[in-house]
Amino acid sequence: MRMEQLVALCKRRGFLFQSSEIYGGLNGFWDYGPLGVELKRNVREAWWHNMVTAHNDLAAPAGAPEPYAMTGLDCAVIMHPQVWKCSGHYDLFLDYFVDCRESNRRYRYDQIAGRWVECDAQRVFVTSYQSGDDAAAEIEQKALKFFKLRAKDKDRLRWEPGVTTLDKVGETSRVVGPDAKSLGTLTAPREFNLMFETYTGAVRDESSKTFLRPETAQGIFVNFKNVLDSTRLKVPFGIAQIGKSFRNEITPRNFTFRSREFEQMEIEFFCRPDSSAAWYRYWRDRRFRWYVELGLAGERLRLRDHDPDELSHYSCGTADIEYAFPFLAPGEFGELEGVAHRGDFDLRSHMEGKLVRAGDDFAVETDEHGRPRYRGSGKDLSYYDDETQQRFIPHVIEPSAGADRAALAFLCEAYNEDEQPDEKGVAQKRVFLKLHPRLAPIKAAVFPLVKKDGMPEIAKDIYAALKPRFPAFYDEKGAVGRRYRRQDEAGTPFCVTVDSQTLADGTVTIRDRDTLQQWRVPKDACAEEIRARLG
RNA sequence: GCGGGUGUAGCUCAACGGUAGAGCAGUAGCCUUCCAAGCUACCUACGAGGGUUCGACUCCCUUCACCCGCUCCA
Repeated sequence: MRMEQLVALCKRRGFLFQSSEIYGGLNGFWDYGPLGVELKRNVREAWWHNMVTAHNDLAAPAGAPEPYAMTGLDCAVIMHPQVWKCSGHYDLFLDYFVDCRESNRRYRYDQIAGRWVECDAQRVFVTSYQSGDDAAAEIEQKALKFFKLRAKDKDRLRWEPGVTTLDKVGETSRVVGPDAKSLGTLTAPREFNLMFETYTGAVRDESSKTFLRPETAQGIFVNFKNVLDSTRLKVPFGIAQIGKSFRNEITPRNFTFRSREFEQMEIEFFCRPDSSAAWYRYWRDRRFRWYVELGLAGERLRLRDHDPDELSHYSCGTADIEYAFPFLAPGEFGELEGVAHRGDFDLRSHMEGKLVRAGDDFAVETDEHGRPRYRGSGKDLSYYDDETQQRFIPHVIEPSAGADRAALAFLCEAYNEDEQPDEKGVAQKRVFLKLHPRLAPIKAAVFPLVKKDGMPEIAKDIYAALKPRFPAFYDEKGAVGRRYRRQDEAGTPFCVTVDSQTLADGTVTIRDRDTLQQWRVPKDACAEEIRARLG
């Protein structure tokens, strides 16, 4: 399947529209249309139902170390700015970049290594985008090349001591870029802040600056104590939240995959430190199965454990659930969900202040006066276990899923083409969305075979009986084959048709979207018949 | 943000410095007894803003969006 076909179908049938399309669109933002809003609601509801509503707090599900409780939360998008300073987003989401006019490459400003060198009365800063010894070696090579010297003439280079980074140099006119041959090809550094800023209250100054959340997780951490104090929950338990997050991505791309406004479905699961590894494995496998059960069953879905050097600064174990989206190169996968073992990093950060790694542990980051760089709340977020009479800071397992990415993956997987004979027996191409019935926007369509003989009246009664129970659609226009095909394209799993036999014995046909098979049921039983097949 | 490409109807594609056309889709009606049938009629477009010109969809500039590559990606 080519991605353009799916994008065209999504627009044609009302799954997804570009945001503000009549004004030319806005990069990185998307709107869900009449069918899309139902699909996405179904994704959210399947997640919330499976993770929270239907969870039995008293029994351990298969693979879980012990019984655990699940509850929910719905936090504000805008939170106290200190939340983002302590979480690390304020510093880490703020990057400086320089571009090279010669190589057309972009570099992190603080990651360009370089060294001053002088030759023939010309002093330049030669750089490399490598790090450590690789950088030193490359800088030496590049300096020789820049001054057009042979290796044996390297004594003519007068090096100043120490490799440093470009951000310590300040200006770029005497800098040789990492992939450039000439001088001064780098632009001035430009700031990229991945957090959207806004101002709270009528006065716009530094003190009123706030941020749209770049993830929903922090709202859960800062409410950890509130939930504990208001619910009598005991560790282990999880708090779920679904909500919008915002990241001012440099390059939104690939349909809705990387959007600037997106919806997350996150669980923060709090457990005893000594059992956190077992819980991490449980959630990794449990979340993977969720996608499989909703239809991402093939080779395009995979579970991938991160390499140790790939882990985030807080994490001691992360696995991605990934899907081979059609817009990616063959063999490449895009992240649907990350399941991370976050240790006690988050709760400690909001107690003590922003943490940085110190050996195997973390310590509060300090400023030049030795005080915390960003002060925490000072509130005690530890947990007292009545049974063991121990106090500890719970460890956190975080399964963090993208609702829009999941919806997109389900659409990609559902897109199918086959050939079915038309009324003359000639094979015709058919496009259909093989969505899991739980995800399908419309569960059933009701048709009179023809628009006469009292069939529309019976069909309308059936429609009226279905509609209060699940999304249904009525259509009496044109040939029935065309009506079937339209529903196939919308992913409707079942079509109910009133025909002449209905007039005689009160039965109707039910047609299956994937197999095209039909069977008869009494017309009063078709709501229950369909309900039973919705899963 | 850089380089390359593309913007005409809901979709796929034409044409032309001087009245924008087709197929499919859609709507209405007729017909139709199970898989995009037929007939009739109808609806709908030059991404946006400037400039050149008597006249611009066409030429030029700017901008926006999409695609590919780079870059980035908790």
